[in-house]
Amino acid sequence: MEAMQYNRENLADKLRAHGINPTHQRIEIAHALFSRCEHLSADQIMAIVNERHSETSKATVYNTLNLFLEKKLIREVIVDPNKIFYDPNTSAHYHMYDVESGKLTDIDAADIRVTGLPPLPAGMVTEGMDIVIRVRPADFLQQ
Amino acid sequence: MEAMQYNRENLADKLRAHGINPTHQRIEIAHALFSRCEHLSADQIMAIVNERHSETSKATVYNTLNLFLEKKLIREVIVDPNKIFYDPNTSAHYHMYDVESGKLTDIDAADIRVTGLPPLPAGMVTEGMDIVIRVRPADFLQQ
DNA sequence: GGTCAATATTAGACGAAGTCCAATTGTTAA
DNA sequence: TTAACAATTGGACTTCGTCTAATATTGACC
Repeated sequence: MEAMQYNRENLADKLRAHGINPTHQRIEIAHALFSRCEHLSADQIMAIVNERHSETSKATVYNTLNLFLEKKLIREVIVDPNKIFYDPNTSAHYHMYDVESGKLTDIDAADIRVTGLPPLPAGMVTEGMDIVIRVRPADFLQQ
Repeated sequence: MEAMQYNRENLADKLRAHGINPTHQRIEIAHALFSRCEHLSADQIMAIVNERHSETSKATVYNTLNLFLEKKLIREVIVDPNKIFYDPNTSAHYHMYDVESGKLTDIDAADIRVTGLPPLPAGMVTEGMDIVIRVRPADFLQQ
């Protein structure tokens, strides 16, 4: 994602542009995601937002993230059985997942071509294609 | 996967071939997965195994599935935030996921080419690449 | 067979992630 | 100010999965 500077004002505009009423908590949650351009889980986001002093509840964090998803402001990334990651980057891209550390990094989709995919079943439409490359440190003997 | 017939005897052999001591419960769990060639979740497997009369506990189902995973008898498929699917097909293949119904189907990897992938970071090795095509019924107006 | 050690299984307590609900608070507009 | 709606909240609850400590089963050796 481009090195865009996000502050509370342009985030409020961004929320409005997606049909989301920019409340204090929503702006803080958006700020947590967009200011650092990382993949965060719900509890990480809550920890960031409440770091200085309590600003939001667990229910609001989940409500808000689901609202953001629905309005396509963010995406969810499902690679870890334990938690969902929320991804502020909605441009076409895939992921590399370090199964050891849990670290998730983006792979730009621009250069990637996938050929030989079967046709979609009749009456179905694509929601999207996810590619995840699972990697681990090469240390030690492979088991 | 080939139309292979699995019975309790050759499943016991298959377990042994993967270094797994074939106990009664393990054979039943393997049978649930391999006889129908589907993607099942832990609770579905438990329901199948205990259908006629109680044969195994929740703890054993989870222990056994994790053992099977570790011994690479099966794979896990992470597409649904709520549950893990276990996949008896360990040959190279990808998945199509109907987000509406939760149905998961295999896509043979033989025909598929992916080009333009970035090099792996130094000191990392690939565990594998997952591709998931998310689809939904085309009904109604898209929202 | 019997005995011992190692391996499996189990019930149920526990934990983490996420949802739900009913009560409260905040906002808007007349 | 008040009515109506929207947003937030604490806390109970659900679901999926793990852990633990006790019991049962197995296998190897005599």
